[in-house]
Amino acid sequence: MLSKKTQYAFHALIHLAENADKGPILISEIAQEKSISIKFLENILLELKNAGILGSKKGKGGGYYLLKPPKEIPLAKIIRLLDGAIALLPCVSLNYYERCENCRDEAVCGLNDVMGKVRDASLKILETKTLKDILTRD
Amino acid sequence: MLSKKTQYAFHALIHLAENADKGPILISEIAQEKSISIKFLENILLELKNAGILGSKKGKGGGYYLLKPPKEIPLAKIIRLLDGAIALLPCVSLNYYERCENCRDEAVCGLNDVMGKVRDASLKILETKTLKDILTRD
DNA sequence: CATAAAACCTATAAAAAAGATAGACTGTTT
DNA sequence: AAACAGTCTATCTTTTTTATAGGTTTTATG
Repeated sequence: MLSKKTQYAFHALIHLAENADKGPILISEIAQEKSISIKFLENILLELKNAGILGSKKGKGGGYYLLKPPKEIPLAKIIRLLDGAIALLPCVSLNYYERCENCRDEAVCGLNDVMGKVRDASLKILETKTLKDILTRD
Repeated sequence: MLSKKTQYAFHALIHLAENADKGPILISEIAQEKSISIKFLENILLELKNAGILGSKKGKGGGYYLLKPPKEIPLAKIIRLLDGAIALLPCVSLNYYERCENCRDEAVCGLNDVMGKVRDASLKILETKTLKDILTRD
């Protein structure tokens, strides 16, 4: 299950994408629109900014905005940034690998094998689907 | 990411399946073999028993054993039992559904749509692959 | 230049979940 | 009767998640 943090990030990004023509968007506007605690959202947007996904502007008329078009932001990138691994086991994670402590030999572990397939199936979607694909359907 | 509880459960089930011919297996044997805290494992095996996956026998010569052949135990069943939802969002979970609090209308939410596809892709594997498929390859 | 607006930053707190442990109880075998 | 091994319930510790607080910096504008 994705954390609230990641879920909020998706909703915030959706709002930013759908209002990209209106210039910088206030944190407070997103918070209200999506029912997210403003202070919590602040931290999340900051992380997205530090990761190079969002830009910001201070002072009057300031706010946050996307630095790239929505179709260039894969969903996997957001999940990995805020939640970490996408794989179900540390020993099959591409970006957050950790050795399995309970099995003698990963090369021979059948769990490793199946969970690798689950990871691949998920990534096939999460790395090709982008912010553009989750905008409100109308 | 699967919890330790679920990971331990898989390793324990693998051990039980691979030693099914030896009669009931001691908790302590599994714990030692797989480097799992014996008391923690105790709780996990009990849950598996209460869910009808394992049988047990008390007293000397007792222990745990599988109630069904490994190929009739889908991995999804174990995960749902010990970890809950397999889906990435509550609003696309088949077994643990919860309404999305941050979006106006799920029917029109693009996130809902994509995450549903991720769920389907994962389930396609986790519901068809069974305990038999994760036994040690030799 | 003063003021207000709005993001930035760091720290901390509160709540929930995960992971682990303790000890007494029940049933079984010999 | 004694030893064995699972059962049950409660508690504890640690970690992670979620949320809040409050001051700092930057920018626009009158």
